[in-house]
Amino acid sequence: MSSRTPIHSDPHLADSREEDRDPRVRILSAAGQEFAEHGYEVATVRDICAAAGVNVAAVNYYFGDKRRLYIESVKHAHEERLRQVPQPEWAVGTPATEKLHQFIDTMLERMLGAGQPPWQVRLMMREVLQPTEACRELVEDYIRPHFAMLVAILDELTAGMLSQAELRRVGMSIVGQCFVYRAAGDVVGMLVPRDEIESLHTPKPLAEHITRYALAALGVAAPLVLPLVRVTKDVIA
Amino acid sequence: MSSRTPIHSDPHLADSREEDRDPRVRILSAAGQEFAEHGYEVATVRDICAAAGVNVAAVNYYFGDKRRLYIESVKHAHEERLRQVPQPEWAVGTPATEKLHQFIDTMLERMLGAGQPPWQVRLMMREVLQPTEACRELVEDYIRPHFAMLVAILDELTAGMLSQAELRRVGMSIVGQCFVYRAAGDVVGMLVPRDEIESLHTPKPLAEHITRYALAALGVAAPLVLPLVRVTKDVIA
DNA sequence: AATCGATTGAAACGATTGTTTGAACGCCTT
DNA sequence: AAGGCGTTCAAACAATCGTTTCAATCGATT
Repeated sequence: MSSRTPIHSDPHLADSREEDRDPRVRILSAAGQEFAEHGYEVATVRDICAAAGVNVAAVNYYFGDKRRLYIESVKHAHEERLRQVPQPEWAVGTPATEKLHQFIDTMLERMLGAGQPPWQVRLMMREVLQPTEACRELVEDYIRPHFAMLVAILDELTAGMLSQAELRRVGMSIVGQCFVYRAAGDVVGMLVPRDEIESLHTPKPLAEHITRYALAALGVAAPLVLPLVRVTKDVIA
Repeated sequence: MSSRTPIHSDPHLADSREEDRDPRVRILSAAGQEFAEHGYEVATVRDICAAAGVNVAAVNYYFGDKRRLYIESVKHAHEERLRQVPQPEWAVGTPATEKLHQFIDTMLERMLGAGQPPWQVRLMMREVLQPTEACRELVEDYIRPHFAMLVAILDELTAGMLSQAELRRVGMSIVGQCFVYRAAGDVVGMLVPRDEIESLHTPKPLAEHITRYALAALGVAAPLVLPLVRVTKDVIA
C-alpha cells in the first residue's frame, strides 16, 4: 500500500517530452543532482521534490522511502551515463599505444569534462569514495569492465611480458593519476599556478603526459628525461 | 557572554593526565573522530559530547557553536598529526633515488598505515575531497610543504632538466598513485583479488612499484619491461 | 564560613527532518 | 452522469537537530 507501480510508467511511449513530464524520472533526475551535490544524509526530500516540481508525498508514493529513491537514482544516473559516453571501439590493427592514449583521454574527459562535470559523475564518485549499497552494482556494471579494458590494452602493449597482477598494478597507477585530478581537484588548484592549470592540467595535455609517463615506465617509449649518461656509454661502447 | 576562555585552560600544566581531563581537548578529540567518520553535517554534537563525556552545553560554552568546533578540531587533528609523523631528514649525500623511495614509502604509510588509518587522516581526507573553511590552512601548513619536498627530490633526480611545471606534473602523478589507494580503497579491493591486495597493494610493495614506475618514466632506472628491440638495435649498431 | 566567578547539569526551545494521512483532483470506463 | 482508480495536495506526525536557558555545583579568595 505504501509504494505501488504507477500505470502510466509503462514504457510503451518513450517520447522525450513525455519522459520529462513523467514525475518518476523527474524525481530521479532531481534526486541524483541533490544527492551528488550534498550527499545522501544532507540532501532533503523536500529540496528534491521542490526541484522536481512535485509534492513531498510523491517520493513515498513512487519509491517507498528516501533510501530506495537514492539507490534508484544511482542506477538511473549510471544507465544515463553509459548511454551518453559509450566505449570507443578501435579498428583491428590499431596500435596499442594509440589505444592507451585514447583510453586515458576518454577517462579524463569523462572525469573532468568541459566546465562543470555532469552530476552523474559526482554521484558515482561519492559511491567510490564512500561506498553504500549501490556501490557493488556500480563496480560490476561500470568500473570493472572499464578497468578490464585498460588491463587488456596494457597486456597487448607489453606483449604478455607482465603478469596479470603486474598489469593490474600498472593499470591502477594510470587510474590513480586521472583520479586525483577529479577527487582532489580543488587542492591541485591550490598547489599549481592558475595558468599552469589551464595549460598543463586539462584533459588533453594531461592525457598526453600520463600516456607518455606510462609508455616510458613500461619501456615502450623514450623516458621524460633522456638518459644522457647511458647513451654516452652506448656510443662509446 | 556566549563563549569565554576558561581559566584552567592556561597551558602552564601540560601533564598528559591533565590534558585528558581537560574537557576542551576531550571534546576536540571526540569531535575529530565523529567528523572524520560521518562528516560535518551528519555528525551530531550530542554524539560528540556523549563520546567526550561532557554535557551538550559544553560545546557552546567552549567553542561557541558547531561550526567553530569543527574548524578547531581540524586544526587540532592537523597539529597532532604533524607531531606524530615528522618529516624524515636525510644526511647530505643521500642519493635522490633513495630519497624518492623513502618519501613515497612514508606517504603511503601515512595514508594506509597498519590496519585502520587514524581518524586524523580521514578528517584531512574529507577536507581534500570536499574543501571547507579549514582547507586552505591545511594546504598551506601541511600539504604544500610536503609537495614542495617531493618536487625538490624530483628536481635533484632529473638534475634540473625538467621545468618546475613539468616537475609538478610528475609529482602529481606520484601523489595520485598513492592517493587512489586511500580514497578509493574499497573499490580497489573489489577490482583486485584478495591475496593480490595483501601481497602487492600494501605500503611497502606499493612504494617499490610506484618508485620504480617513476624512475623508469624519468629514465633514471630500467623500465618495467626490458625494451628488447632497442637493446638489440644498440647491440647491432 | 561566606562570597564570587567559572563550570556543569537537565530541560526545553524553535527549526527541520523523513514520513504519513485523508481529502481533493483528473481522467477513463460504464 | 456516475463511479472507480491513479495521482496530487496541504497539513500534520513523531523524531532529531543545534542551540539556549537557568539553576546547581565546584573551587579559590576574602
